[in-house]
Amino acid sequence: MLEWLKEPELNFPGQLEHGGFEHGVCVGQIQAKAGLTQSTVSEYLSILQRAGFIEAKRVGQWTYYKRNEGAFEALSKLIQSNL
Amino acid sequence: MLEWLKEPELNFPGQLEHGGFEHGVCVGQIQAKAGLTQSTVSEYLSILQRAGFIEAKRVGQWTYYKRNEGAFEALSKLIQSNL
DNA sequence: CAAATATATCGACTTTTCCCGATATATCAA
DNA sequence: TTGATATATCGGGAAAAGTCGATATATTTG
Repeated sequence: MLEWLKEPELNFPGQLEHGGFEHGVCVGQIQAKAGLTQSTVSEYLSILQRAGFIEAKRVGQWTYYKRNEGAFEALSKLIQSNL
Repeated sequence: MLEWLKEPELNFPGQLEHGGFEHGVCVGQIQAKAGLTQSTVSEYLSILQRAGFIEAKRVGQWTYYKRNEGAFEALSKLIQSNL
């Protein structure tokens, strides 16, 4: 999912009908591509959000998720320095 | 364990009586510090070895493990580029 | 407000990982 | 060769993670 969200336009063409990509991609799009149930995907995303790898923005009935690039940079640096 | 192995002299003083640090640190030293059973630690180390994070060298009845720094560098870069 | 839609949460079940004790293997010393 | 020591492997029970269906919550539309 994290890799998919690097290129939302490429990986989630259906997102066009849901307000575009400004705020990210909504759960339904990710669910369809993942082939997992809605509940599973929703839980995954909330875990990734709590871990700081993605950000959520609720707009109306939709929740948009997008990557937080800073977190990946930080993880990479952490492995370099602490591990 | 991986962090411990960054500074073997500091974290495994007992290793001095086991041939020094040239080849790394032997399992018993790591086990004592980890507070886990011998079998658990041995399994961990072999997993880390298969994953490429540490290297093993058998000398007599001892197996010495030391870090493979390249693997950490590679992981850090992989997160930067692929994730 | 009621129905429809999108997402979140809950409880249960399955799969995987963690960790142990017992045992096997390898080496050394006598 | 025998006993002692260090490590590895195996089988199993406990803990955690993955996944689901059912249901709850929030929002929009009529």
